[in-house]
Amino acid sequence: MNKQADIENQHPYPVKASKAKSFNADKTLAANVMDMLVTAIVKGELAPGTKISEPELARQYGISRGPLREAIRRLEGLRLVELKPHVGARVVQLSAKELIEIYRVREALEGMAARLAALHMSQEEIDDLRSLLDRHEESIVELDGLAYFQKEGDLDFHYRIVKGSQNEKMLELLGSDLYHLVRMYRYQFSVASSRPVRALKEHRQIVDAIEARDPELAEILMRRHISAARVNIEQKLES
Amino acid sequence: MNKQADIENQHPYPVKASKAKSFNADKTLAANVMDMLVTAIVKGELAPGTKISEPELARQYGISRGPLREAIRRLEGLRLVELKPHVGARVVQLSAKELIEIYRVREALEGMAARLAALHMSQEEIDDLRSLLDRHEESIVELDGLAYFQKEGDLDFHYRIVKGSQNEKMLELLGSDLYHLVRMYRYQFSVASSRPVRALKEHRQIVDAIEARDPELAEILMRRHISAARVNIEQKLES
DNA sequence: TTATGAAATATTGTCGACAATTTATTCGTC
DNA sequence: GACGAATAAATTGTCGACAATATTTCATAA
Repeated sequence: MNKQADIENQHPYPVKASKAKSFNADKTLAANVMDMLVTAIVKGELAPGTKISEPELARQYGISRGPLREAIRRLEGLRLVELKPHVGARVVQLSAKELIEIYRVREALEGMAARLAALHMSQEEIDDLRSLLDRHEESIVELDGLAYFQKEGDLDFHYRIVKGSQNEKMLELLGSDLYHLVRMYRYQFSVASSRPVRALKEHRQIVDAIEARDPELAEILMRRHISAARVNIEQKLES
Repeated sequence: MNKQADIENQHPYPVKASKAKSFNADKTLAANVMDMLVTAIVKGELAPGTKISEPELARQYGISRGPLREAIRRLEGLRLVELKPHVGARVVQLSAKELIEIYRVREALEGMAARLAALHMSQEEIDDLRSLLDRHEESIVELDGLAYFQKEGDLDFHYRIVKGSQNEKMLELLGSDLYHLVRMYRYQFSVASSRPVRALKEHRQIVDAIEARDPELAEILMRRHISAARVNIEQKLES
């Protein structure tokens, strides 16, 4: 259950109230610094490609290089930095190609997640999901279709499906490896889904399929949904 | 391209000539120790659930705790150890449930990989793949169907498909996160596929689909293949 | 001016020591 | 003898210093 808690803390949103620049006394120094670095990188405060200087960061955070180095090693595991021996760490730079690749992976994984969610999600979770989508709809109406909320709200929806699959491994892979990168990309390019109304409709269809306990359909719809998002991005990147 | 090399080194087999207990002078100490720990864990020399004692291991490898701790942090990223603050690291213990979960993930990811491989794999890679399967067949005949080779040979086949997808992210996820665990499980339970002849036939069908440039079929066949392996394991675990 | 190479500088890698926390042991009490 | 609290031991977390490697600077020569 400690594991459960860890995963919970790792997950990419709603990071309510935990974004303070201050240290959490419970956690270890390395863990604190790691959290700060994650948000700094995702939000672009540490720009992609930036060299991560150990002496500088250590001074900045007021800690020694030991814990900092451990934090950096963990960031490497999250694919947020790339490490070269005797040279140092750099913040990853998402190429268009890699971004597309991530969407292929998401299509496969989240398709399966939707399938499993149709089998395992509780009715309560489904109801919660519906009310989440209702809130999304309100946001869209308010903002007249611009749907800025999607930036994090969209991932919220997807995260719940993955959780509903009750497959911890999938949660680990998507939650800790991929979603950070997706969020990073979104901040970087300020992409708030350009098709919010359409996306919302697709979200509802997926929930319908899950509630109908139709795994086949749930998977197909989720794959089409993510595939459409990929195509959308591909088009944007070309122009 | 350094990245490419790293991935190459990380990949789970054929680890020819690199299993020596001796240090590689080029790499950093932490990297060397990390490699040794990976094989030690995968092969069961460090049994699942074992407490990883920093002082003991440091003495054993003749290094200080600094690099060792960094290596452990990276092992955490590979999900080979679990870390509790102020308590320490333990080698992960694969439950039956988690193993099944991994196969669900593989079904999704490798299905997609096969699809992409049908689009992107070169004819040369396909030919190599066929000769690999020929060698597998020989092994089966020699060993009269017992097919001990499958232990690592099977993963070799799957790895090549993933590589043929030309999707780096997929390679990262499968190669560094999942295959280590699969290998670990196989050593642990000494499972050499109990259906080698059948598996080989399925492998050939998949290659056929890839060569025919039929992504749909390639994906379906790969999914059925992995799904069958999962069911096979589920049955074994029940008894 | 540009190229080359050596010296100087800065950064990463490693180590041993100390502090903080957890785990094991001992002791006293019921 | 069993249980719980206090103490002792061991382990993890953090730090600062030094060694090894990479990068920059600068002088020299073409």
